[in-house]
Amino acid sequence: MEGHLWEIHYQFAEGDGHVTVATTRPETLFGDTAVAVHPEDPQRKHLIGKKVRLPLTDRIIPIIGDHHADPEKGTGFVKITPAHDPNDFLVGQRHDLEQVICMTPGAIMNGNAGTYEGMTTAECREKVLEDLEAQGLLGQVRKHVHQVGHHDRCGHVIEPYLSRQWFLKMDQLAEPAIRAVADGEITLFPERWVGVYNNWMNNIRDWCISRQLWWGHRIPVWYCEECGEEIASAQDVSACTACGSVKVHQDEDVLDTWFSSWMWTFSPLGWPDETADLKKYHPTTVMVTAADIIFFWVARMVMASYEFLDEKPFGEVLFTGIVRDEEGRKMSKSLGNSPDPIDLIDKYGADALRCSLVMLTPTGQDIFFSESTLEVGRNFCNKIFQATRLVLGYWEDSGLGGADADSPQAPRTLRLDELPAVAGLDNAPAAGLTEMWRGVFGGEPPATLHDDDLMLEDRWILGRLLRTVGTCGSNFEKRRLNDAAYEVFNFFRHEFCDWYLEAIKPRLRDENGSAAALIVAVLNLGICYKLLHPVMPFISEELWSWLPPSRGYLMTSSFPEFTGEAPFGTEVAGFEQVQEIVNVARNLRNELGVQPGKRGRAILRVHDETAASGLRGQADLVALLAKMEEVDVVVGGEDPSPAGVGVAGPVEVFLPMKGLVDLEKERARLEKELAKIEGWIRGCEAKLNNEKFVANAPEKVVTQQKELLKENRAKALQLQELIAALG
RNA sequence: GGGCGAAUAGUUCAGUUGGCUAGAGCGCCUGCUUUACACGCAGGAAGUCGCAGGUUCGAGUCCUGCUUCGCCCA
Repeated sequence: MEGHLWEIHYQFAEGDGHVTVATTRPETLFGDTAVAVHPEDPQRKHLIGKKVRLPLTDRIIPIIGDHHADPEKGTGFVKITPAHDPNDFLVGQRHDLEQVICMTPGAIMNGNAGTYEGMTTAECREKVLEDLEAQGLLGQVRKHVHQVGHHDRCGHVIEPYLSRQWFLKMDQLAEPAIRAVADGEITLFPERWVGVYNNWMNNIRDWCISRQLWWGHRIPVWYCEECGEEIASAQDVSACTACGSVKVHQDEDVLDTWFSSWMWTFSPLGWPDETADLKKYHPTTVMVTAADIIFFWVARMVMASYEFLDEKPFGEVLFTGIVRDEEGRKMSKSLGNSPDPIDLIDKYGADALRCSLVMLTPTGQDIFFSESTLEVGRNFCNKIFQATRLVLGYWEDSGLGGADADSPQAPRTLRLDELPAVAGLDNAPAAGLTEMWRGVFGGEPPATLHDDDLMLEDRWILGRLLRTVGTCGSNFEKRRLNDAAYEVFNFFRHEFCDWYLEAIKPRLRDENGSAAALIVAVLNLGICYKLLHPVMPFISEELWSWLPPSRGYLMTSSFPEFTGEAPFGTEVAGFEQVQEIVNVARNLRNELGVQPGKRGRAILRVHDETAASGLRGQADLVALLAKMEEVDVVVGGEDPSPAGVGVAGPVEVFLPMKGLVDLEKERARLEKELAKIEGWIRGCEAKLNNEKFVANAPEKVVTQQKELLKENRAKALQLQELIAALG
């Protein structure tokens, strides 16, 4: 706020001269009980111990030395008003100063202001300045921006005012709370808050519980107007316990709101009665909150619970980030910068709001919120819906039917790694898949499956699915909720939709041959809904009910768990090679400017018959995903020319292009790639030639480097040959 | 004044035990109405990891100092 800084001269009590103080509130001088200078201020410290005359009064006050006075600020002298300034109050305590209150609770000057009694602070200020001026005691006046408190809404200045306050003694309360966290009874996530918590607990101050508000529980203290007795009582007091007088009145203040909130974990459960709810639900497992109330609430709940129930209130505290506005400000009613969640839900959807926020909030870190970030979640929700629609459309065509009401319910736990047939997926895929189906849906798959029915892509997606169940779960364990959500997000979008669903489309269109693909797809959907349920409860529940084999509610069904090695390592590697080839082919098409409508032909060249026969089995898949008319696999031989060419591991990919290939452009492209590979080779060689690296680095890292070097050398050789072949 | 956090692509942020030439979303550029999805798909460009030292075979990551910003406590 803008105000003025007035200089006022305080004359020495004895002899000539004066000191000059600067103040923003001259009317408070009637409460002054000292003038302070910094104890090491070379120019002024010799004055400590002298006395000055308080202007407009007949009072004499001392000059004291205190660090609160800043030699650089104002005049170097500061008036001390213990009853009307919090800092001055502390100075007063240090120097045992008198506390003179010079106004009423209604901010009207009182008897201590002498002839100014009865004026408002504003009237008083005007008159005081006038009178000081007349007496020649007023110095310079400057404009000044200050931080005097004022009311948010009406702008009224809030004057500090010394009054009786009640405090709660805290040191014994802190002891069990400190011990609980030190012993691991209660854990805090992220862990760094432990330091903050301990720092506060170890330096705990008594808790001021008096609040000057209009409503709330009144402080349970009565004062006797006859003898001055203070009576604390849970029951209303009508007569003084000391002198029997009926002239008693209750403290006007109310209890701090947190004084009831600290009992939150048990008071709603019926405490102090020993209710069944209290027995069942206390202590609870996780307290989720933001760290800005770690002291106000979390620490005090721990104290209250140990004090009143002699047990912890919860086993774990999970601190979330705080959602701030785009400029990083906390959302607040007075700023009006918080969006209405209902509006956001209308616009984007409840699940979109929830899962966007979970995905975008790094563990325990604040986020700057802008509405557009919700698009991530909205788009993902749509993606899930669309994928489901696709699969269920074909399911209907296939006539596989729905759940059989008489078949067994799915078990309430789904520890996938403990199912023996899942562990044996590599050797008996159909049996393992059937067992997974029972675990997820109960009942039997709607078609009898044989191992041969499961194609490369089926085994790949099941391997990736189980890996995702594992990484999602371990991130939940580590309370990395955003990573847990992202695991499923990435799997669903970039593996299940982008690759698996594309790969099985031809099978889905074949009504008689679609069963295995549909069963794998629906199993994937079911497990993904379960994994996503914590972050998108509504859509997952709804779509779950759409799955023909599902029964009951998702929210009461099992949450899948999987630890350990994901199955189908060989098939996963096999499919990844397909992906690499497809990527190279797509890349070539794009860079060579092949018209999208033109399907064309690709030639995959390998160096031995074993590799070729494996690859021939995947030629159709490559053709499908790379949008090629036909894909041929050859062993060795001349380079097809003219052709665009790329390298995918041990496989060379040629796209013959009658007259369409610009040889120079093609050469430039290959050379650019070769340069990149050679960079990698140099990096590996530098490391491996470094004796200290080989000696000190872990075995695993060294081997990794060797393999990388080998791979890249082979790739470089291929590229060099291809460049040479261009002529 | 004390404590904590942040600084990485245009932007918002990941990067967990120090180990590939640092990744993602949004934005940007190119191409595509491909029988689930343009709220989509395929491809691409884009970074002196705040600055300066140190430890190490190796540092975005560990240590020290500095700068800037934010939060909490007083």
